[in-house]
Amino acid sequence: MNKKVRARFAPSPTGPLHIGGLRTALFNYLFAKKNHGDFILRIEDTDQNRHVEGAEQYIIDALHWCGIPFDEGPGKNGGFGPYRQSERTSLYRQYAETLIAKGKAYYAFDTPETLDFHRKDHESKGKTFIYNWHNRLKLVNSLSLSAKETQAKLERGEAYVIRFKSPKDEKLHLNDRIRGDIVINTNILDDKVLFKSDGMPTYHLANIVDDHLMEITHVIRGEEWLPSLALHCQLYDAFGWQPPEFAHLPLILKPTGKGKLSKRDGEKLGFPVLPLSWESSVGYREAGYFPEAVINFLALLGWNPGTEEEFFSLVELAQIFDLERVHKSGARFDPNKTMWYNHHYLQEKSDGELAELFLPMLVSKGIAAPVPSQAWVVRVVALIKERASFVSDFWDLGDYFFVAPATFAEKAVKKQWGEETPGMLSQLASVLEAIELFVSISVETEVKAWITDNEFSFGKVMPPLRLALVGDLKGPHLFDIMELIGRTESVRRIRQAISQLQTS
RNA sequence: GGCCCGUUCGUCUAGGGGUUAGGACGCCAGGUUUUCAUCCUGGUAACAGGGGUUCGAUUCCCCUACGGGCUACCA
Repeated sequence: MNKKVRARFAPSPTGPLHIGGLRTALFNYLFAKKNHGDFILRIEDTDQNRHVEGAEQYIIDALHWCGIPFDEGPGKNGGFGPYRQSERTSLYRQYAETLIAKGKAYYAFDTPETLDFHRKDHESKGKTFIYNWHNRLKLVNSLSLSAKETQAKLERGEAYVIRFKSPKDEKLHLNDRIRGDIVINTNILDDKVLFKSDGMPTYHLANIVDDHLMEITHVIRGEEWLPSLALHCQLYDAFGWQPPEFAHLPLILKPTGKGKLSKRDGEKLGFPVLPLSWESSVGYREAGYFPEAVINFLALLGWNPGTEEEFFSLVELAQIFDLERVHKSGARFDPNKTMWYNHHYLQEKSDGELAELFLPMLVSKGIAAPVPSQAWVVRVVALIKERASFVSDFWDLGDYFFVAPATFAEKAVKKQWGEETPGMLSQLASVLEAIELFVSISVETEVKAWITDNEFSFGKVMPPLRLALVGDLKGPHLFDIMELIGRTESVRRIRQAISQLQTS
């Protein structure tokens, strides 16, 4: 009796997937896995005009990057393929005709121009043009025409669409797993086009037919589809098929301002909205986000487990995901929190892994192949990673490990570089040269002893020293830095700073 | 405009007829670090408004306001 759960993500390849779509995919995946079911990817490319080259591959790459594998989809047949609607076109016409035979649909011959005229005309009068029971007999279709006339038009090859015959005076009770019961009066519904004059089905027909044929048990999609639910349910009914369960996800809204998140927001506000880069838009991957962070953030946007836990891996999510805990209202997207998640996941990476990611950046900065060695870079990473949210922060956080400071932070110099500084530092340089083992702890011991012995104050020595070595009052434990850059370089930088910052 | 869906700190959210309305991000302060950041501690801050129902409503119902979606031979 219990059918295997089959959930699907059915994007249209009209461009890159953005994080709203990605979350829909994620929720479908999580729901399927939670229920030991299958996750299917179906490409809904029935609109040839809007087809964008590379979009399908983008969707697949994005899912792959996020670690959301599909059990069935293009290139992975599970017995329900093909998974591209453009490869299933021969299927749909017969279903549309079945509906006509059942009296649930009809041929319509109105030209787009006529319909457009009606719409504009109504609009100018402050009304809305709806093609349905109240006016369908005044329009050109197989309901207003005689059977003979209809037949003649079809035989003449006149362009036609097939429309669903929406009933009059019915109250539809729809059910949504997230929203509960929704009651709709069919009188305001229009006779949606199911089959287009170009020989392709519309989304509505193809979607229902494919979901049925692919034995989809749960349709989890964005809230923008809620208004179509009435049509879809009627379609299942008209075919005599058992409908799947529906769940409409709340939308992801712009961080500020009105409306749902769009691709443009990212460029305007300076954060990614795409998983991967697409043309001029930077993706999360390229911006240095880890997929774990993106998944974690997305999962908690519109859903939560009801605990105070915030960190979840994909595997954990797939164990606890629950449709009943999905929110009803839209959620504003917060780039800040994504960054915080990335900081967290970055800390969880090993120093070696991070160093590996940092290497290309060093090369681009003109730092010749691992100086002095990759192991050394790993040690640098260990010192700076805790203050980074992205691998790309590493350079700004630790450039002084690789190149001596060329300039010194002006404000800091003003405050910390006194008249007595050059003398002290030059003495310190000699102390450093005399230290036997130049490692952090012994340098620290020696330097501190020297300060105490000479009755200098730490506040007069340490800040200028940091300034000399780093170029600014920032960075990790100073003696750790000295150990890493080494005795020679430390001394060199001190002398360089003295000559450069000569107080006149 | 019409139809549908929604409304707890600035944001993501927990909660739910009687709670000091909890957590997280952000922000602010203190501590640690003789630096900066991290980190730790603390603080700031919310039940949209009005009517009911009720001994009691943020929680249930209605209305209003506001927000969102849809209103194509696009998905």
